[in-house]
Amino acid sequence: MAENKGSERRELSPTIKTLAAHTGYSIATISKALRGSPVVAQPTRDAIVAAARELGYQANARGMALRTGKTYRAAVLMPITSAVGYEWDGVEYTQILSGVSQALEDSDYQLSVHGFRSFGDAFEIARRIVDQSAADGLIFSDVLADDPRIDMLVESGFPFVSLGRCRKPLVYAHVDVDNEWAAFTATARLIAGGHERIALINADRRLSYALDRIDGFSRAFREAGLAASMDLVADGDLSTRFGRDSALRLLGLPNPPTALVCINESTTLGVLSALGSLERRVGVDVDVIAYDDINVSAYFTPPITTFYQPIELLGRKLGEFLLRRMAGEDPAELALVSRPELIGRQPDNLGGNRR
Amino acid sequence: MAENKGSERRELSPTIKTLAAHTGYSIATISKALRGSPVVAQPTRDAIVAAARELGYQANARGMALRTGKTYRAAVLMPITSAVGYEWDGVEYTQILSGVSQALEDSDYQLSVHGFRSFGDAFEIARRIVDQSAADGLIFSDVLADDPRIDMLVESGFPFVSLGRCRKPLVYAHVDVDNEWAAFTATARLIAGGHERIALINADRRLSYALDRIDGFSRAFREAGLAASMDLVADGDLSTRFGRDSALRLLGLPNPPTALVCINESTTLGVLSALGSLERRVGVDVDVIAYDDINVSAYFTPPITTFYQPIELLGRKLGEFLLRRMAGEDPAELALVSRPELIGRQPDNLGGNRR
DNA sequence: CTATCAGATAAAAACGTTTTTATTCCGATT
DNA sequence: AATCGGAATAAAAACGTTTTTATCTGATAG
Repeated sequence: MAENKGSERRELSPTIKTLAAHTGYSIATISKALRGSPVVAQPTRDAIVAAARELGYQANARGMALRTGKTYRAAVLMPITSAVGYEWDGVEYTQILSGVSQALEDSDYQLSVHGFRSFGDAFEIARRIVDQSAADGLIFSDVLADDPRIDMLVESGFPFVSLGRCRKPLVYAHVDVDNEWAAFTATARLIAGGHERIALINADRRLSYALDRIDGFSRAFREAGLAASMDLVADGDLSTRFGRDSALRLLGLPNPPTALVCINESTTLGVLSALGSLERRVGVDVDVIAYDDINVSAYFTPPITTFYQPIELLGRKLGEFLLRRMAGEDPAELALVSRPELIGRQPDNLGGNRR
Repeated sequence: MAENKGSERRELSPTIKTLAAHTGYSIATISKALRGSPVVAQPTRDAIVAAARELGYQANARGMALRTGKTYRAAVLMPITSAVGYEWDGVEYTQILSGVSQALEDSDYQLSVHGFRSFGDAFEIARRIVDQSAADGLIFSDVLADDPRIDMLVESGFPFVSLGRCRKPLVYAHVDVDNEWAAFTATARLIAGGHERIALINADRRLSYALDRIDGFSRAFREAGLAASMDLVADGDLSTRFGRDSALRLLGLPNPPTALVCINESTTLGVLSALGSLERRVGVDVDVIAYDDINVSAYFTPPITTFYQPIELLGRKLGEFLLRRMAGEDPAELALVSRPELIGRQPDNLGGNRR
């Protein structure tokens, strides 16, 4: 009977008490030794560490969490859409999560994912995480020009890193792509190729990066001394359907574009689909430059010129910055704005047989 | 000074003790009242619930976790690849996570994501989750024909749901697609269209569903009284590059395929890219049938025939099943094998101008 | 009129840590 | 020889719950 109980005991994972009984030290000493406190003598520490290893001791996360108030979680806000036909939507999140996951790999933090359906939803979830301290840090993207999450988080001092920047002059950790520059460069390349009617398939104008891209788009025209074709800026969701519908509409205009700049690969695929239906050929009848979110543009037929965004790397940076921020580092030190690499796969100019 | 302390107090979120002081009941009664224990008198319960609402009381998850041993987390194992050029890899995980997230929305469970790099890695992570009870339940995909995770989890009684089935006759909760049937149907359709040399762009043969597809592929030939073109089965990862390389190789054979069945949209895009390079046209020179993982096949040029897998719905089922399993439901009751819907976008037969 | 019982609530213990405070021991200083 | 100081460790408290056990109050049965 007693033996039975003893062997049952054995099954349960060892706690700090087991270790105390086993080594003869008190639980306080055990805890300090394992946490690396300098007050415990070296031989003692060695003995305790050895015993911990021998018994396969693993600190109970729940006990630690209760005592320290930490959760050892990093939360990521992920957009979800259940609408049929929008399956590509948010596809790049696999990459982001993968990057963040890698960054957290060697830390004590686990990744928790919270789906949101709307901007308002995202704010509520962020607030709940802060209020209930459901996580020790937060990562999110889809930053609005005036994003209430950033105000709230900065004010509360809660550690976070955003993928994207809002338009307020606040100090916070962030990772971003230089969207203004990229849109400028893409547009300028097309203008240099002889295009004057250029369409921009853009995201929702509430999003900070959508505005950045409009800025770059306009600047390219301005610096070339041309009037920007603002009537050819379409904004909507990032779906393939939106890309297709926009291209069909724009190319049907009386004064249609001769080139298109696309927000991401999902919309690009839609645009290419539209061009196929209209029997127009990329590189011959019309030029397309796109952002590369999952790096498949090289396989489009024909391959098209893109800005390569190393999104998984950005994800890794997000994770790394969050770890450092949670460790108390100054957010002013934690900023990265990367310039995507232009990969020219087409000449993107008006060839001899056009116009 | 005392006033200051009082106002500080106010900031802290109320605990069960605050509620006790506020209502005059003991913490035990508070806890029971809020958990719905029948021993507490109705008026008492009402008063306590009212006070909880008034003070905005939210049970502290860490306290609950420590006491109950539960974590209120559902873990998902997600494959990650950091190799450049494999960015589409695992793209459907956005859909799965989105579905699971939706299923957990109204529960007390949070979603935690664990990236793995290899099958061995996935097993180790699963084991750690069980050993340290880092979660209350587990979801994973990429099931192997002989998957050690399933053996381990079944033996330990840990709640889990797999996306896919292994080939052992074990009882466990799962969601799957009828891959044998789908491969059979695709192949039979092509055979009916006059094809005899059919390629199968397949996944790693250790994966259970890769075997299922080979089974269905072979059966279609067998039932048509033909010899299966087993020499045209390619297996590899699910990348676009693999699709492209395989198609180039197969179509360069002395006795090349006249049709291809593709494992997913990523490989399909690669196959289409290869066909473009070779100047062969889908529906004219060669036919392609594919699995639809993110529903963009309709936008390929030309659109191709696919099996539509409602993957987000499967994700939702995974979440729902896990909740029920964690609530103690019999795993034998928790099984779903869905037949994907064939969406014919091409005739998929040998037209007059071929052969 | 007392013992019993049930119903309601309170008290206490427990979950596994970390952190603050207390104790012990020993060598050095007065 | 008594005291001090510091190093090492132990003890105790605390984090916020849930659950087991105890107490109290009336009512009912003997």
